[in-house]
Amino acid sequence: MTEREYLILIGKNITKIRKQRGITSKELGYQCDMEKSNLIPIEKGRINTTIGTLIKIAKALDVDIADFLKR
Amino acid sequence: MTEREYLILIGKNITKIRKQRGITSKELGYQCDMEKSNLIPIEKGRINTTIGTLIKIAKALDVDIADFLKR
DNA sequence: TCCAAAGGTATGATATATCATACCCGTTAT
DNA sequence: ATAACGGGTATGATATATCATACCTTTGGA
Repeated sequence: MTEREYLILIGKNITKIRKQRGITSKELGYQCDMEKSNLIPIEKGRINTTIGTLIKIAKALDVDIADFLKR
Repeated sequence: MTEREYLILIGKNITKIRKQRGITSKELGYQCDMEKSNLIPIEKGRINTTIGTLIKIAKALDVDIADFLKR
């Protein structure tokens, strides 16, 4: 599994969980204190984001980071 | 669990697995194609590193990224 | 018809991760 | 005694993640 594939997997999992929560990217960005201009590319797997950012997203979605790695 | 605590946990897990493999930080850095001036602070939890870097380390240690998150 | 909401992209500025290198300190072997 | 090794830090340069903002497109409702 390449780095790009990993990032895409993580992004898809974030999107999936966010939609399960019924919230928009804007709202998630607000809850994570981050811009959608950063959040959306993360969900698309275009940005090699940091652990700290994943932690913020995981907290906002009330899941564990490990959930973002599941296939 | 705070971000700092997460980073420290990840760093400790990396160090632990690296020592189980019996390799030095310099060797791991070489296998990951990264400098020890970056690797050691990551093992210490001082740097908010990226997913891409964790992937490189995980590959070099032949483990899954999720193993770095275990307590 | 139109307007607001949602997803998405573009761009310049700022913050920070990483590189490259040099150096310090303990320990261990010679 | 000292040289080599392992861990660790310091620093300036470079790459890139994130911010802040503006803009586009599509879709759904008034």
